[in-house]
Amino acid sequence: MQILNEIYDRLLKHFGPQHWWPGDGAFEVMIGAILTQNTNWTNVEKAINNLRTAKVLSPEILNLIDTEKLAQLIKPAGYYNIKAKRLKNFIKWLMDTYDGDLKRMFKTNLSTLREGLLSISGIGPETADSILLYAAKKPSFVVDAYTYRIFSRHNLIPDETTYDEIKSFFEDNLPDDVALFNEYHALIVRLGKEYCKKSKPLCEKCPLKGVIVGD
DNA sequence: TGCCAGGCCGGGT
DNA sequence: ACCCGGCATGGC
Repeated sequence: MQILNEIYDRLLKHFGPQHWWPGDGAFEVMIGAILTQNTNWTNVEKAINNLRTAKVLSPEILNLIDTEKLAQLIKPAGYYNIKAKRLKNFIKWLMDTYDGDLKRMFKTNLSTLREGLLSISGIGPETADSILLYAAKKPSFVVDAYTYRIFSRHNLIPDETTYDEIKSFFEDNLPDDVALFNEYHALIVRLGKEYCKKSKPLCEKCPLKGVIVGD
């Protein structure tokens, strides 16, 4: 679909590459994906720094650390009690299923791995897709609140569109390209943060102005 | 100051 | 099958 390409080109030109999760290891990316649920990324960075300083950023150690201590370390990320449980659930699954071996985990085919992730309590569609795309480098498009808000606000999708429908909208109309999916989602988040906030029903100087017909 | 942030679960209807 | 309250810190 041409409109998706045009939106991407416009956003990339306007914001430049977003460099999401480039240097962090895959394991840290997955931890970050869980910690960032409904939470500002700067808060997540503080939590990850705590984990790094405490030298607990490995599947083996996190599997053994008690949930209470983990909760204290990730406190800046908010929802720390529930997120500590979610991290433990994920780590236990990783140990039980792949013996904590990321290489083995990432060798699993996309749909099987997605089902596995979704079976974990605390990992929903966005977190699963973030892990698949940004850690496992698989072509799974990530949808989030910004994606929905921006595209529905511009009348590109109906209000009642579900997560999986929006995901398919992108995947069915874009080439199966990990780097493209990576950058596209990051650009949508950037656009949402700066121009499509909840409290502002109209995005006055939206960079997409003129791209969408009748908008 | 109140609102918002890169969601998800579980219980109630 | 939806709907909604709860979860919580930090920045503007």
